[in-house]
Amino acid sequence: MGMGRPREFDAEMALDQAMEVFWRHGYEGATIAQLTEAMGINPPSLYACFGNKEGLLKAALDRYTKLRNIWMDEVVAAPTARAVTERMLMGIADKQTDPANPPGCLLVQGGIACGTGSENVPFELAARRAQNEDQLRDRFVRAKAEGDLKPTSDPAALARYVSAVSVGMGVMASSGADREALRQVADVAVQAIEAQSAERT
Amino acid sequence: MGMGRPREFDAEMALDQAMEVFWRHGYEGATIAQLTEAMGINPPSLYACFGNKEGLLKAALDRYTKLRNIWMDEVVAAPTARAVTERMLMGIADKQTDPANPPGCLLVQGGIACGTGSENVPFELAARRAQNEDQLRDRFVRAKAEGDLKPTSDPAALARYVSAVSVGMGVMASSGADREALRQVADVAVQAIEAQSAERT
DNA sequence: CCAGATATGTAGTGTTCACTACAGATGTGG
DNA sequence: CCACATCTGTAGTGAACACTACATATCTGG
Repeated sequence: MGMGRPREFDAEMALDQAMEVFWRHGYEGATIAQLTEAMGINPPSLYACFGNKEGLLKAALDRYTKLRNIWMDEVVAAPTARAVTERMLMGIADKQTDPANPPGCLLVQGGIACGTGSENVPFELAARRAQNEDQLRDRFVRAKAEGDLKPTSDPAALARYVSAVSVGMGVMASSGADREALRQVADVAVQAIEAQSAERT
Repeated sequence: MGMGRPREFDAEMALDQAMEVFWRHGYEGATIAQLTEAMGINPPSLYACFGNKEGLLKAALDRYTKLRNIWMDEVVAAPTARAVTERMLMGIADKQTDPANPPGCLLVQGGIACGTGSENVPFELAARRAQNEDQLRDRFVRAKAEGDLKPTSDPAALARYVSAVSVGMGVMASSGADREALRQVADVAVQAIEAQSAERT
């Protein structure tokens, strides 16, 4: 028995294009027609490869978070909680205003509120944002153990805080804030972590 | 000439219901059928009164911001930049987890990214968020003039920061964060403003 | 009580949506 | 070169969408 006709498009390149459409228009705002045109394929190819629209979104999210996780590993490699926060938020200011991508963050732009039948989408995005928050929390737990953060500080709360600032910056970027404006936000935000850092001796 | 048959429903009560639908499902996720059912009216009444779906959203946003501005006036009446920030963020933690409303903030849940034909909606929301930010900035300008904030601090950047944290908290609330979690975020966030406050003498 | 004006309820309108049937194309294993 | 499996393009499918035509109902001014 044969193995069938081979796929004529590259799934990852197609996903990159789909990602951009979801990023710019959100899950509900993106239409199959827009997606297939951006991906350079026809609807049957899309459905054969990704199942349905939500399957395509999940595949795009997987690709997005995969790239993002590589970057997050570099972020948490910074030596202190303060340096981690600064590297993360400054990086986000740059990434979210990178003209190579739509402004903001796919994990927010993708869909914060959805209509009946797509209730699952906001959960899917939230779950992936939570992954970053968990990674950050683990890093802050370590910082506390190392005496980098004060003994009274709450790593989970700090991680939630940094995550909230990231999301807020993303929304601002999507509504036109420029890089400098986001860097200023990051700069202020870092000071809260600074306040939770132990005094240098 | 007569004045015509009077409207049989209360426009403000209907708007409150529409507001909740937009809040929960977003602009694109909300259907006319859901809206009319929640408002207790039929489509022709909706269109006669509000023009179209976007007109209804704008009316709902007007009502939302009107109520919110009353509260913001109380917020900026706090005596210091730190107190203003604390009052605002703690209030937001409470409001965004108030079971009387959908979680989060209408100005975010309403629609951060939209499809072709609704590109105007995200701008509309952003403009209204910017109003709050401006009010906060003006308050911080005053705080700086009063010597409450350091002479080196940037009121616009601080206002943008507090606004970003608010938005981030809203997204978290909409994805299930509880009141205590948001209060912890607010508590950390306030420390950045604290760091920009002049020393007490 | 009549004429003009506006609101309401029923029952649609055309359009767009996510998704797919089907036929032809292109590969592999025997 | 043939049986089989998978992909691709064309051309749709039914459903859901925002929105509305129209007849009827209810008001005011004269």
